Amino acid sequence: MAKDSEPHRQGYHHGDLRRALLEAAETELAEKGPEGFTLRGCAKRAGVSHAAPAHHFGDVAGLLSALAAEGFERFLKTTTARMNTADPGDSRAKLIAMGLGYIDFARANPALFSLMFSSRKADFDDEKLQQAAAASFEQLVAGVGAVGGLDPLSTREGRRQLAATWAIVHGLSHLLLSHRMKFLDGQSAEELEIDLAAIVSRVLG
Amino acid sequence: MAKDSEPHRQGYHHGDLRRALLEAAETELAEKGPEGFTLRGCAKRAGVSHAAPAHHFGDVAGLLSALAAEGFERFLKTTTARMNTADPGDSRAKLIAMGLGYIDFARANPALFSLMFSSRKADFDDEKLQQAAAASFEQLVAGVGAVGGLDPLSTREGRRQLAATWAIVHGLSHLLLSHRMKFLDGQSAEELEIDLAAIVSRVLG
DNA sequence: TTCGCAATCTTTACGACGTCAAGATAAATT
DNA sequence: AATTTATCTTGACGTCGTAAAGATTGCGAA
Repeated sequence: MAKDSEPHRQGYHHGDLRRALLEAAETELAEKGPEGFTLRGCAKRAGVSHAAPAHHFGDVAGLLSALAAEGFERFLKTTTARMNTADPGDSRAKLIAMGLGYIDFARANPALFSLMFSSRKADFDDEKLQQAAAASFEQLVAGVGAVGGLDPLSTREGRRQLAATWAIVHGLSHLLLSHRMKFLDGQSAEELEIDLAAIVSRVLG
Repeated sequence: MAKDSEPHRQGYHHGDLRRALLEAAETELAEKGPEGFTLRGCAKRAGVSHAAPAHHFGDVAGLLSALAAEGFERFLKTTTARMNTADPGDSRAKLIAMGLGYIDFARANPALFSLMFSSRKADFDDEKLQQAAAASFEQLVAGVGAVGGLDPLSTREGRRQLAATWAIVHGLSHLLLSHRMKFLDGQSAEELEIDLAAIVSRVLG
């Protein structure tokens, strides 16, 4: 029997169980929701015993913290990519694009977004998670600063502008995710995007 | 031994276990958080066996749905009371007051607010819960309508204004609750209130 | 008043969960 | 080749939500 080309699933040792568990955790989270998430379910998805995850993540909080950190990394990529579709010289358009990327990520990864922002199942003192979250925050600060012309954190008015920008985008994300804004659902994705752009740009006037 | 004046705790039957369980659930939620919440813990707080809650609420979702419904009723009272502190003729000031009441409720009842908006542990198809939540939503619609001069749900621009108002208030609430807006913390409650008023009023311009 | 029924609460039991400890297996190192 | 180390499994424990069955009480009908 020829040896498997990829190192996965070739006996007692897995090969890259850590990666497999992170992927299993994400689908488990997406299918069962943040409430129904189960460590044993992740292990079963990865084809491994229920106690195996402990060796890589310690406990369930460790696994979810690592997943949340990865979520923030992807989150930053999403917003960055969206910003790059805007006119590089128009800092206001770039900030709006960032906000739309924020909302898009939430809608595309509802369970992951919920883990990142609406859950205490991850340990936000975890170094990697804190670092990944801080990077996204810094992008927001930079984006608002580029529009306002100075560091928003240095003045009270700047902090208000920062809070307003973040709140409108995050509020839309969270209310859309929890299906509370039914009056915005029902329309096509394109029409919704137009509404969201109009709403977000309102705060940056 | 004289008979107890109040009907509570007088033997095998409790008297008003339903009420006692709701109160126990709220403190359990506040102390343990939405994640650490336990039905058995509620029963113990109410001084009753772990299976007793089932007869009044069916399962844990039933108890939390009832608690969430009660939360929305108190939420409506909070925003209404806050609106009544504003000039009755100034519909814009009343809407801003409502938003500040929204945020105040969230900060005063973090666990309850989380149950109401950021959790799937309650059953939002529950009739009483849905009705209580709808009442608060209608207040928001009426408040935005009073400013705009027509039913916000009837026009696309109205829906945008409604979404923007809700999103800024809810976004601030949620981000403050999850301790993500550290740059707004650290100041006194009065100074924070001033900032929040400035931020919220920005969207209603 | 007394009997019988229904509501309320307890007890017991079951499966699933997270976690820990001990053992088995494979890989790495010396 | 031997031994150490990392990885994974097995088994066990306590806690959870829930269901079933039994105990206790309240209440309306006779």
